[in-house]
Amino acid sequence: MSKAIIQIDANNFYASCEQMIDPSIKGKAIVVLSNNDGCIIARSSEARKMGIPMGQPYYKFKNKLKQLNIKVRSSNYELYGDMSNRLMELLKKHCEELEIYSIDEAFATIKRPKDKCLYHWGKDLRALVYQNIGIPISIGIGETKVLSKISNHIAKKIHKNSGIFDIGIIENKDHYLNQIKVDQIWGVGKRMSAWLKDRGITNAKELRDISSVQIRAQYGIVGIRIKNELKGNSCITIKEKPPARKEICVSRSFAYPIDSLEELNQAISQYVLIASSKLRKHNQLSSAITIFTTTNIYSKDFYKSEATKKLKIATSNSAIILKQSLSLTKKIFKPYKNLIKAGIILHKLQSNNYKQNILFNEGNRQKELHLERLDKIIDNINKRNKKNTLNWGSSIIKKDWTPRRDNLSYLSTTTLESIPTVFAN
DNA sequence: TCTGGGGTCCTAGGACCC
DNA sequence: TCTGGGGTCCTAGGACCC
Repeated sequence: MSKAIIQIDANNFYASCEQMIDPSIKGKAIVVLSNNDGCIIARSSEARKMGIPMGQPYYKFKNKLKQLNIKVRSSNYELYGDMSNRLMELLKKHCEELEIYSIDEAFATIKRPKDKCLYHWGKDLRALVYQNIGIPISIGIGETKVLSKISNHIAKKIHKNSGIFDIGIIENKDHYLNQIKVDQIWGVGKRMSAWLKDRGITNAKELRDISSVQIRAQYGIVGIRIKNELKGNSCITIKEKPPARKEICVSRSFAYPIDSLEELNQAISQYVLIASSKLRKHNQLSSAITIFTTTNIYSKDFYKSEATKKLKIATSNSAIILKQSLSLTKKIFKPYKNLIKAGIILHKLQSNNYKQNILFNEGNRQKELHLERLDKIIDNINKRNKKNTLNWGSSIIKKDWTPRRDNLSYLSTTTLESIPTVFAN
């Protein structure tokens, strides 16, 4: 019996979450903004129908949104993260394998029944998710990941929100693949689609039938994989267990440009603490730190700078990472530059289970144990209470460069106070 | 004035070794 | 004048994803 690959995603996930938690905007046109209220990153279907585009800077559409009475929300990742966990837990119960691919997307597998029809299974799953989580999902089914993505696209765009499509039971797929433009295929980006178009290849059927020699010469194994997946030969496997992180990056844009080392130090300190606590949460250690900062990428005298430090001994300790990071910050800082963004990347991550306990004399070992205990205490307090209850001195924020979140709803599924009140008449 | 943030994979080329 | 060849490891950067 053959195995079908399923791709499930939540429709307009961030917008749907906001509508779920605030009944007053249910069924209304809303948009959600990126960090720092920079770009429009999600729209409810109502807002999309009104012609609001995706990924555009907010300031360009501020007036239009007001005129059309479209509600605006700053992003609330705590809410989306919690909703995502609930969704994935539910999906796990109803699929065989499940790969959590992103905050709002999963791949899964399921055996095809004797009559080959998965429509009723999918329909029931959609209803169950809507009933339990309160957000709509779409389901695409096919023989491979790329085909299941295409199925999902057909469910949404070609079959006008039917919610489910199964390309796996269609023998001759040409009719559908002909309608999929190359830049809509998973794995084909700007560069590759331009290259393909130059060679007269404009849709998924033509890419499936491209000469292997030609695609391999230009795109190697990556190109061949996409071609094979379109043919129905699975090359990209389902990964149930998330592979260990290879790097952790924490970066933010500032509300206003900064130009002093003091402010940059504050920002970096804050990001260091977030990054190192993530590291500890995943039980990992890092042995290389990169600190970077940039001015506005759209300005004439764009300036960016970064510096990396390799550590002799991998660590997850906030104090050690902070000390190294601040000395790197000093290196990359240049006066009279209007910095609008900075960040830290921790790389060369390794599991804490194989920590190297050498090179310490007894005094250092004692000191290290103290630092580890301190991290644990801070992590626990911040976990139990609100984030940033406890922090380090250098990260205390005096000035107002912290990212804008002017339109935050302050509603959440994780604090009791913000559970919506429902009045029954 | 105002343009997000966090990832992975692959490849080419340099450094180094025998 | 003539200056090997093959292997591994690492890194930076490109391309792509949500």
